Amino acid sequence: MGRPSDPNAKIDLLRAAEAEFLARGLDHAKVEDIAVRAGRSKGAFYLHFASKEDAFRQIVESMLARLAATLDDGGIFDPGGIFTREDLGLAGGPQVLAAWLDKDVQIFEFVWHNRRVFRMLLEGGRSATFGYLIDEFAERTRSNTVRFLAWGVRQGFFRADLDVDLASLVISGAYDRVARHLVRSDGQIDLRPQCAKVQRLVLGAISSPAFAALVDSQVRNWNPAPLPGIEVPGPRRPRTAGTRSR
Amino acid sequence: MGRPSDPNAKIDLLRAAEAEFLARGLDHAKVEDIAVRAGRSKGAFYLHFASKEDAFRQIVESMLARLAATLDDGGIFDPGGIFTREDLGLAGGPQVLAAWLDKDVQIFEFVWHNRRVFRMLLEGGRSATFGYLIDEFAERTRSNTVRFLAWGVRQGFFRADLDVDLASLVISGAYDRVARHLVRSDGQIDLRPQCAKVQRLVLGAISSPAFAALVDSQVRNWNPAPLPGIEVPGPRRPRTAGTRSR
DNA sequence: TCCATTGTTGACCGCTGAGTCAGTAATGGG
DNA sequence: CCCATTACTGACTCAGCGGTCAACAATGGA
Repeated sequence: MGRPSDPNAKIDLLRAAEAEFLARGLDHAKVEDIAVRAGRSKGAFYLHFASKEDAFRQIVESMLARLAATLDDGGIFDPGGIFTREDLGLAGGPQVLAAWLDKDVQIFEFVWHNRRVFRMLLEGGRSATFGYLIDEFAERTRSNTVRFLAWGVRQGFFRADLDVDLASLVISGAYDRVARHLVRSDGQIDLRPQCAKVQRLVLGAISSPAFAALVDSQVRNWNPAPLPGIEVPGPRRPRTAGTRSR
Repeated sequence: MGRPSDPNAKIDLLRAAEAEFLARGLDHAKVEDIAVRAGRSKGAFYLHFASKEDAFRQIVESMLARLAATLDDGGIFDPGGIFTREDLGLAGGPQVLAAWLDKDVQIFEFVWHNRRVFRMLLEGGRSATFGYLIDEFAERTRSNTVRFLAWGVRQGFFRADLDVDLASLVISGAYDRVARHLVRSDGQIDLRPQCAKVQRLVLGAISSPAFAALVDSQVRNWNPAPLPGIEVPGPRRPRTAGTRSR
């Protein structure tokens, strides 16, 4: 059978490549350095990857595949999911908010677990060759937001005079920045309360007066078991140690 | 006196460099190509710039210098400016909103006029060497937002329970994304109504109930000469052709 | 017109680093 | 133990490109 290959070789090389890409950027990272960091030789690198760019692509694509799997799991955006139903009255709001919050938490948890790759992509992947990946992802997020907002306006959840295009920029930009911050933070963060706060900010920006009143009254009536997804404002509740800069 | 230098040489080279950096990115742009595009020789390039990176730095720094001048002009953030006064009651709100909107319009107009350089920086400057410039600018914007939010909370304009750190991420991220979109759009846009819409979204997210009520009543009372900075909602007003994707 | 001075050119140099490949090491089967 | 087979090594090649400089061009003053 011949000499068996070291089963760790490729993993070691991928890890090392990730670290070098993060530190130097795709263009300035040297294959030699990646190999040394992985404790292998340059030749070993080329046994597993056709080129430096190929290694980068493999890292990012495997992460994106897992992200897609995470997003499809649950499938609330799918036909039959809650965000495609057109028959919800305002009363359906609480369920919508809960589903929205769950999805946010799910995505941010994924981002947190893959923060090394995300940082590499965002900071080390500043290459003209692959920068389009980030833009493409941003654009996809935004078009999802457009769909969601238009749907929410039809349902009466959001202001009828909402400029959906502009609001989608504002909201997706907001989430984007929060995610970028999350990716850089080190300590463990309780994501759900943070997501709920973001949701509350966004809701304040876009919700229709009727929906805002409903949410407000529901929160008050349902104490002390508040509707999931709506944080109870008030000084008694201890502030969660949030995502703070430095 | 000897041969006089071509006065257009440096400008031509800067323009060409800008275009090449945008098209290929700093790392992949070739000095040769820049020179050819400018109708000059490679040697001429090195008469004006110490290196490729030096040219990039000169383009960005001259733009940043003009931006700083624009921001300082007016100086509402300076001591004595409206955003440093601690004695404004809620009644001072309209002035604050007007000043805020003016500043936004001013900045977005600058971004629009310098959109070529901004695009170059955002899209072509994806280099590990200069990427920090973007992050630094984002961080500065955010810390300004933190100061502004904390001040507004003290003044009673914004919700007392606002998580200033998180909200600053959300808001600066929102503005960032709007600016990035603006930079890519081609046609002329009437910036003030767009800025007013963004302001209204942000206000909805963060303003205190008392302030929101005040703003709302003022808008209603002051018709048909609305308070600058507050757009009158209503179906009669024609929708401005917004910033639309593709 | 001639020359000193300064501007401009582009062939050339040298370095860096991606990618190769002849040689060596490790393994399992016979 | 030997050999076929596959894994792995790292010195080497070489293309590409940043940066240089000897030669040449343009100009104004004497």
